[in-house]
Amino acid sequence: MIGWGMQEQGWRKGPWTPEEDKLLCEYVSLHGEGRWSSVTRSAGLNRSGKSCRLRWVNYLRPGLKRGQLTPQEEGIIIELHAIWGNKWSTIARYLPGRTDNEIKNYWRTHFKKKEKSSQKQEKRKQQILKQKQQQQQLQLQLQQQQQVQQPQEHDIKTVFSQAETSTEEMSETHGIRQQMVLKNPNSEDQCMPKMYQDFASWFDTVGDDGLSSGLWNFADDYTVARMRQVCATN
DNA sequence: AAACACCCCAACCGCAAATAC
DNA sequence: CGTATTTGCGGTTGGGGTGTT
Repeated sequence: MIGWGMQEQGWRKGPWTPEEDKLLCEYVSLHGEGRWSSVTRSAGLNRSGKSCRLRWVNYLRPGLKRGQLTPQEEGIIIELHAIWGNKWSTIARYLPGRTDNEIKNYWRTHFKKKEKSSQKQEKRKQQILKQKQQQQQLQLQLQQQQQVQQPQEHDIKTVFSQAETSTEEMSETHGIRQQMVLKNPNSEDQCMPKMYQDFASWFDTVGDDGLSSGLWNFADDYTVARMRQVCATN
């Protein structure tokens, strides 16, 4: 058995020392993120690229929040998990300063238990599931509508374009938009309703209870207004 | 005060996707 | 186009801290 701090295949493992952190920070400030495999050679760290990346992303990266998650953040996690499941990195994009690892750990220790004991939680999940099913029905109707109302579809696409901000936090929105735009025009028919479905279902659930108010901080007012409109029409 | 149980979280692993060659 | 390498993700582990008996 190889213990902490011992080397396996030449790499050091285990907890990071302040010296190692300093070397990694210096390296990233000089060369930027990425090219983790060359960190070892360039920074003089006896760590695997994987280990360096993880340390940077989860601990050293600037802007990381420390300490307990706020009730708002907790709410966002609950709602987004209901939509995406264990897509921790996706959920993390909506919680600036929080890492996927942090959210994953938090979920495990807090909600997994609660899930078992709390019927309330279970009820809510069932409710979300029910809403999703309803949305699926609506999706079918929407598809029919879209075939008649092509301009609306393009309007939504424009909204997402306008919603795109310079902040990294909007990357998921950007991702959705990209997903939509990258699809060829003919396939958007299939793509758009899925987006509607997820977003509308999520909005129905969280839009009014205030828990997810933090989420809206990432979108500009115009986008929020349009999204409310979109969801209302569904 | 000691033993035990539980919680929290940093860091690891394996796998898959993305990218480079 | 196929292979090798790198990167990113989700699941899991294990050690330290804290609470309970």
